[in-house]
Amino acid sequence: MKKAAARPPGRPRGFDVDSALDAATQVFWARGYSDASLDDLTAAMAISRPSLYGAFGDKQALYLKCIARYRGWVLGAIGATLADAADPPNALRRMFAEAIALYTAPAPEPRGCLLASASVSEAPLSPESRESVALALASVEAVLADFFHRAGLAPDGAAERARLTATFLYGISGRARLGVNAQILRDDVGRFVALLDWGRRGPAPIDADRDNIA
Amino acid sequence: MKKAAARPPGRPRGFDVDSALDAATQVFWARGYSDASLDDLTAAMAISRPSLYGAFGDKQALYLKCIARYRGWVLGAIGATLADAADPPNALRRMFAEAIALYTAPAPEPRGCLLASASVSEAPLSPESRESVALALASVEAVLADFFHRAGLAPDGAAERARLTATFLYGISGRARLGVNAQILRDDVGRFVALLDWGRRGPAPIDADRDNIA
DNA sequence: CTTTTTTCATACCGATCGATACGAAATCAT
DNA sequence: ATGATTTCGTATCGATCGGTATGAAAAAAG
Repeated sequence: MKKAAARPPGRPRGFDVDSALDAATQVFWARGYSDASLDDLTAAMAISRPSLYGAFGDKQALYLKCIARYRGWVLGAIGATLADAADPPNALRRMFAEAIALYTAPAPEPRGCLLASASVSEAPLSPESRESVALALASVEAVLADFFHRAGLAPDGAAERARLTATFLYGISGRARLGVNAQILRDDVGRFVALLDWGRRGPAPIDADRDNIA
Repeated sequence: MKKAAARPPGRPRGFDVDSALDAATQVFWARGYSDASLDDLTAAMAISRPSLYGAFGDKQALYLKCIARYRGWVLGAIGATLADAADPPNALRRMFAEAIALYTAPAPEPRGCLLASASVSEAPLSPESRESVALALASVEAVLADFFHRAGLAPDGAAERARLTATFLYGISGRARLGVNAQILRDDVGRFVALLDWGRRGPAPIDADRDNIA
């Protein structure tokens, strides 16, 4: 039906847009925004500078496209793994295991999470970048909250566990980028999942002296 | 005894080294390594380029000095707060509260943890940078393990809680840099501390289906 | 064919990067 | 005083940065 829309006039593009975006994502992921030069990007994407600008706009626009693409990919992967509601704790562990495998894959350096890196290197960028990353984080939390809710927790308790889990995942990502062994990360995940109390339908109990914080 | 060693020959330095390092740390903290230009640094440090190079070496050496200085400062602060063993959960919460206050202080943007930022922006740097940051993370975990051990946990359990807590702190830092409200972060800390079981002297219990991960 | 439209390759732009050469200024030693 | 030594201000270096002008190449339309 809506196939390739025949072919538009003019010289056809000599590269695949999605593949080029994937290659650019790898560069940004490994080197961060500022350290990814246009030479690095065009070399990895195997296109010329004018092609890059014609297809994606400037460097920041390309970066935002990579972020959005990565966000969608991650959300899909997390959602798919957490869809199995038969054994919630095990589903959560599998989600973490997949994330750890992604974060520690040698490429050639451990990378952590692209969104975590983006949250640091967006310093010189526009507020759009921060909003894009914050949106991704909020989306992950939403997927997790839905998961915990389906696992039997009340909305409040589910939202709390979602934030805790997202925070922990963020920490796992950072330690992965620092080179922490994947097995250690998996062990930590096991302890974390074990510590979450899945039975309660409300918020977890709070110590009496909690108000001493402030 | 070992006072200021009289005064060395030559023109005396016109600025305070520690103050300059503090100013440089602020710049690196806010902008990351690559985005902190020498103009930014010299402007914040109120010194000229040759003075910077004469006193600290090149940009990377200055960065490593800032990292080491920050690491020592953080370790001291964490150690001091966790020294109070009267009420371990409360001491841990105070430590987190201080960290959150540091991470979310407007300056003018929320900054998170310098070490977390460093773990991302050390891409173009030498392995020295990664080792310095990894050392800092290990030191934090060591301080936390000692704290949990003093709180009554067995060495294994203490080390596990230390890794979990360090990971969670890392995650808090990242969310802080993304602009998450400090009160939400404090609430999450409250839940996290409540979830840790302080009574047990051994490792936390693990679900039976743990081996399904691999 | 010619015309039109889009992509692509080369070469280049001004700006900014990290780093330094040079000499004046400031202090100690004599 | 003079010389030695170190710091500091200015001015600048070559390299690299992100971004672009120009024209050839490749397709559809006439």
